[in-house]
Amino acid sequence: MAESDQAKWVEALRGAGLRLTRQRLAMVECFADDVSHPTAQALHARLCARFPGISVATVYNTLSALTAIGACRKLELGGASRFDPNVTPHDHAVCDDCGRVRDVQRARRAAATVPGFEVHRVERVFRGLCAQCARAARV
Amino acid sequence: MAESDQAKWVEALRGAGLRLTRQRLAMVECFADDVSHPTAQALHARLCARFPGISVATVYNTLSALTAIGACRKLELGGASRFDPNVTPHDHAVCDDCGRVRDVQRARRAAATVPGFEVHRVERVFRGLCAQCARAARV
DNA sequence: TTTGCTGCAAACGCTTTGCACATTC
DNA sequence: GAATGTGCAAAGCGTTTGCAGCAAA
Repeated sequence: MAESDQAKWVEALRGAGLRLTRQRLAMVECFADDVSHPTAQALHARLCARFPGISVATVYNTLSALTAIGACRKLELGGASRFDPNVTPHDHAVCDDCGRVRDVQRARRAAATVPGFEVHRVERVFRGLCAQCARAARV
Repeated sequence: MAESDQAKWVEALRGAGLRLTRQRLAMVECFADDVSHPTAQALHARLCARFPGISVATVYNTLSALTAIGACRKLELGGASRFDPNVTPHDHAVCDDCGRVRDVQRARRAAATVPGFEVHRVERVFRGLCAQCARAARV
């Protein structure tokens, strides 16, 4: 899974006419199989371990390139933007307490329509407490 | 409708032990019946006409007080936060082109559950093109 | 060789903060 | 009179930009 995802990304980059720089390859390695929905800053911090000196601008630049070609999604959930390498249709659960974001499989359902609006995407966010924080809150 | 909404807000403020300053009353007048989902900055700009010299900090302070007591909602849709005085359950449609946010009535449906997560609220965002921008795009 | 990408640092926009002063209760 | 709220300006944070140099194709 991990390898194929990374290969898919390399293909996507090449297919979009984007250069396979060492920084981008490092990002693919660090991010392609990430399920933590990191912020750009968090990803940059993590990358610095693997690629000392990589610039924040490069991280932002590559993330928006990946988003533009549909290889990842940008999530706006409040605070800093988060990025999700999983582009299959799914929803998100955000813990009010610890802030962690979890993927939630989307139930099969007829495509939503809104009168007078051309719907391209539907995003759904569940807010509340993750199991761990809910348990802690009951103590 | 307009008057009763404003009266409701004044009650909410008083009930929460918050002072009814002139700035806050001006905000109630300007915002209680607003359907444009303004940003704090936009609201501040509008308020300046009615209440010259009102400070941005006051606008932010009051908006977060109102949000805290449940009199309005803060929407995180990308870019600056928007505020919605309509706190009845409903969804939002955001135009990718002009950025306008529209309320969308929520279809009746069984309460959503997520395994291993205590859901408190569900937010849904429809992204695409509003009728006006869709028409412009077809030309 | 030709682009496009990178790193740096400065600038940006939105939001929060600290503090002296004013105002509401 | 005792809090609480206000305005101001500065600082905070995430993000973008401009540009000279570098590296991928």
